Amino acid sequence: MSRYNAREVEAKWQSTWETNQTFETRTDLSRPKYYVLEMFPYPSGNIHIGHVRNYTMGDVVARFKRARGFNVLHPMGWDAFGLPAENAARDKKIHPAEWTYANIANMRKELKSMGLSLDWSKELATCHPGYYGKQQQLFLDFLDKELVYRKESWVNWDPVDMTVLANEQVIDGKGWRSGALVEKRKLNQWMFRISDYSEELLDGLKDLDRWPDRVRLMQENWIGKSSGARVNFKITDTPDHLEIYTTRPDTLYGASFMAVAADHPLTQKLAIDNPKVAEFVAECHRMGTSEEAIEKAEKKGVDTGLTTDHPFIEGKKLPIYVANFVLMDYGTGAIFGCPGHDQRDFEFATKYGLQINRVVAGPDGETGPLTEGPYIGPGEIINSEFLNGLDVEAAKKAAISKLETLEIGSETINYRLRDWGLSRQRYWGCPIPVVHCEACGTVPEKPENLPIELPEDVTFDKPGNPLDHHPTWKNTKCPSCGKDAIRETDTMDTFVDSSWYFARFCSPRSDAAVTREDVDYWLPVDQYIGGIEHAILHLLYSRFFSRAMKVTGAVGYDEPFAGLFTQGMVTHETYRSESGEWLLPQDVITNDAGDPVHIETGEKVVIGGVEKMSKSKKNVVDPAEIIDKFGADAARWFVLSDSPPDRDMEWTDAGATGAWRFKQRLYRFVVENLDKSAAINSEAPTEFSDAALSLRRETHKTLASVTDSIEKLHFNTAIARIYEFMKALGDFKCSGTDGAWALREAMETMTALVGPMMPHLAEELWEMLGHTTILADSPWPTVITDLTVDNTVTIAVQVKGKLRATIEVAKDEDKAKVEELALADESVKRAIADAPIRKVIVVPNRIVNIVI
RNA sequence: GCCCCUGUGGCGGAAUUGGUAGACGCGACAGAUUCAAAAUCUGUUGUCCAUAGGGCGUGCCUGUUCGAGUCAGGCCAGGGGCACCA
Repeated sequence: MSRYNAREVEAKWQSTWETNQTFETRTDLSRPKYYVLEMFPYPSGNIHIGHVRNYTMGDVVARFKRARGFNVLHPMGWDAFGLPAENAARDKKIHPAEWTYANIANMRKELKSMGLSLDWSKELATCHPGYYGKQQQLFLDFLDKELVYRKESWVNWDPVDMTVLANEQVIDGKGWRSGALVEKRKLNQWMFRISDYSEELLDGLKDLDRWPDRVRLMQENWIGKSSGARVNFKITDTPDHLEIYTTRPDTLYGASFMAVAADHPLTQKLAIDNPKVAEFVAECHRMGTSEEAIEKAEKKGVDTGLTTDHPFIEGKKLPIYVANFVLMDYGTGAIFGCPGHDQRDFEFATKYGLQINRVVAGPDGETGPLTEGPYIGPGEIINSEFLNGLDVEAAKKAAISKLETLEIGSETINYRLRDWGLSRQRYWGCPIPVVHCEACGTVPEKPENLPIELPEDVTFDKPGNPLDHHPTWKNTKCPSCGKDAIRETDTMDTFVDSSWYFARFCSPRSDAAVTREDVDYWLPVDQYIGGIEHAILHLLYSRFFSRAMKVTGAVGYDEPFAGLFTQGMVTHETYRSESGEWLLPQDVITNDAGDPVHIETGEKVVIGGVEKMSKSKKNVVDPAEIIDKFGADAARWFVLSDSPPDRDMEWTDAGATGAWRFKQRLYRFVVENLDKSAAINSEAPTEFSDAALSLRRETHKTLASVTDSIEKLHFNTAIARIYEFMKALGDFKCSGTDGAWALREAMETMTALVGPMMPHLAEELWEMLGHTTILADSPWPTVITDLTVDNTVTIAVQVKGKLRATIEVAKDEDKAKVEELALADESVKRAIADAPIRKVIVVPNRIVNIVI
């Protein structure tokens, strides 16, 4: 019996593809393009199963589209800047660059063992000056167009990583990497003007019809559009005004106080000579920002002694409080409080004994005082003079129009999205190419000085920014006046690196950041594949970058990713010893009694839940070992076969073994049946026996169905269909020249179909079938539509909606005839018995339902 | 609190988009092969009553329909996103 040697065969074809430069691509305007991209990995050291799943999916699409005649761009690179390299430097005394490049070398080797159809000639690493130097050029271009600016602002400071975090990187008040409680600090920061693009970024989502709805929704929520009004309240007996933002101008008559944030300019002014205010501000800064702290925090405030005049009610004064629940970075940092119709205002008013005025009637017309809590719902406006009798929405419009007439307010759209702070006080990132000069201020570097390279001789033993500690690096000359000046020592957030790499892939060695001709041809990315965890940050930043690069003329598109697919995670059972220690799957074995035991100790093992693979729970499998044991093809097949690609899948050895079995079975089938099949390229017979025709039908139906499934990225159903086809092949009794021909057709089709998923085996079979070409260069087989349509159909017969029989009838048979056949069926007759037939519904080629 | 998604055998999941529920895989059971095992092959495998055959069955309840996993309304459970956002 022939056995397939995956290790040898896979190495053979990988080297053939490499030698022939099979997957190298160039811009070719005469051909339709297809850009397939998987989110590039961080070079942590090893690929994990999640990468295997991600890159296999991308590879299937890439190989499929190649076969369908597209000029396919399928590149790979490394998201290579970031803190882990600095941690490794500190802990292992190895330079970040050395650590990173060694990891890249290893991961490249591992990826190559998967047999991916990647154009390695386009490989890039974001930590290479050839990449980050171009990014510095982009930064200068952005600076020129005022897409980036510098300002002193309150930032999220991670005291463990000693760096600034973007709002997006603070989760529950903790740093996303370190988990440390984030503090507020005031620092000079470089900011991208992403908030200027709020409306465009929101609007653009509508046209991204090949994005998952939930990702679009997440971005929509993140941008957080709300419409309301800005209103200027006059501060009593002063020429000053307090500007507030509200979404409920309809409740202005219910106002009973004003509240400003602790960081509001007014508060800061008052704090100078009001110790109570100063003390309260300090208290607010001490307060944690974690979810728990916020939930427990009482609504607190301090009366400033100032009041504002009510805009509509002559003589009514509203006390101004500094309140801990008002945020400086949303709206204007100031609100008017309407306790009757807002939860927080209600709590605040209750605590400080402020009026709770009702201005919206309840659903049943209630107009009584609100004592239990605020009323948030819709209703008729009351106690509000000119607004009385209107519903909430109409009253909003009327109130705004009055404010506009009085010239003290206007309708305003507000967004939750804030500008993107990109400064990081780290070494292993892209240096921000500006210089601080005492005379000239902040001066951009001259483009000819780029790249501003990182120094190599750095130390990591002191906390803080190694670039700042470097004895000489930051000393430079001012690009403007030539005097001594200090280089900016902050580096860019690594999300900047990943916001344009897909454009750089089109011409990775270009002198310019991107070559317009190439990006115009290749972009947008036709199919982007990656994890849901990037649904907001990376994708939103990239969408902003595309717009910014359009402003500088670097690119011509708005949306970088036309199609997005978010794949699920890979999970695994967890194992613990009786003493509670986590155990690696490879150290657990099933003993003769069928119980799981620890290999070394023989101790009983407790099987825990199926969870996301994590190092801490040790429920990980190493792709290198998997590929060694089962072969790359089987690993690829299994990650595609078991679950729909957007859902989590469980890695099991049994499943991988199943994939391995299929690979052997298919190989053996071809080996054993090759000489029964017709010669390559032989002419098709004119007549086919029933058996041969039936196989041909199966071949073309499978082809049609698998093609459709891959097109929709339904890899699991594509594989299920291939299994069925395999069964049909196994059952086929080959005889005659027509049989031999049908068998060859079936085997060639099968080989082509498994090609995108198990490329090495498929190349091997293709060669065995007598081809001298490479399968990866061969076109996808063509469906003969006539053979996908049967001339008889099986029709279900229901009596009162319950299935009683199935009948075989000619396709498109006359309704009356179908009804007659259905009524003649014994089981149907029995089910009807003596009951009178009230109605017979015949759906052509589908079903008959007899109503009694 | 607000917004969204999911719920189908022992398990992962199919289901032509309102038309035969459980394709395909895993697991399990039985048999063949073997001195034996592995590997391989062939069956069986939603559940209950059972002899043909029939009852029940897609988280729960109601409804629309000749017909509902699929549509509508209301629950329950699990998961995700946002969150003192005015």
